[in-house]
Amino acid sequence: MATMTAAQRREQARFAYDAFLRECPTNQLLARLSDKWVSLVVSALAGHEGPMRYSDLGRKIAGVSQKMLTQTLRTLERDGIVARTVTPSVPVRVDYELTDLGRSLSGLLLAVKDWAETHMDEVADARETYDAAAGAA
Amino acid sequence: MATMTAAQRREQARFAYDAFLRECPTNQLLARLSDKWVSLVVSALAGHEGPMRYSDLGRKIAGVSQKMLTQTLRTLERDGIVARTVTPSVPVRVDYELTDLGRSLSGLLLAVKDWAETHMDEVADARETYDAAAGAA
DNA sequence: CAGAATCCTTCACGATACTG
DNA sequence: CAGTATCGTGAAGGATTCTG
Repeated sequence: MATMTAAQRREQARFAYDAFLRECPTNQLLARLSDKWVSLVVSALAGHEGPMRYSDLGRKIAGVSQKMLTQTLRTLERDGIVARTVTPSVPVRVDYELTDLGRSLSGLLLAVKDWAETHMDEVADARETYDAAAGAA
Repeated sequence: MATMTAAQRREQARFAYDAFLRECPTNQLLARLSDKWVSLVVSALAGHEGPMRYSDLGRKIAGVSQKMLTQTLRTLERDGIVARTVTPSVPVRVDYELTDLGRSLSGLLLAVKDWAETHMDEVADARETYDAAAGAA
């Protein structure tokens, strides 16, 4: 529309930009990876030789509900990070393993997990200091 | 109690174990780090020379509400990951920067963010393939 | 400028029950 | 065994208003 004012055009551009940021695929993907269960599932698969069965994952992660486990596995499968293999025996057997793409990611997530374990004490100390200072006020 | 059945004992053990896992400090810390806003705030601070003001962060992250920004900064400060400096001028000026502990973490989170940007296309392809297969059923 | 406080909605998640 | 379907709730998070 040639009848659009400069202000209108600017407004539209700003709106489109905001929408773009909110729906920015990269941000969405980052949000996906920034998920407690994603970290744990990928870590579990990475720290295990060969594929793992659904129930193995449930046991290893312990604390996950089957709903969240299934949901997480589905999105990871859809994103090409884990591979799902069904063996139509009786009873059914389903195995999960990391894809190449998943393995390229697992190292990074494991590093974060290791950091959490390594620096737990320092964080705990920082919290004590912080809380003490707040309480003294 | 010797009168406890095997099922009861198993139930009790499971309950205690779950409680332990839920309150496991390391898992809690991992859950903290596995937060969308934490990734973005730490990345923003890491990708910038020197400290950043509150409003700078709000602008750079774009999409964060001030509530979440404040909340995230507070917990990161409490955990000793960012340092908060107040300059009592008029108007007030508040600067945030990573601590040494924060810098030891930022590299890992940036790596995850970079991974998301680098492999966005592959993930998008995987999704298309997955959805196409599902639709064909 | 840098928050604190409040309200209100949405939805993520857990518990439960059922199926091939 | 490996899920799917449904329901209820608690909490996360956005919008808004007020303050030092």
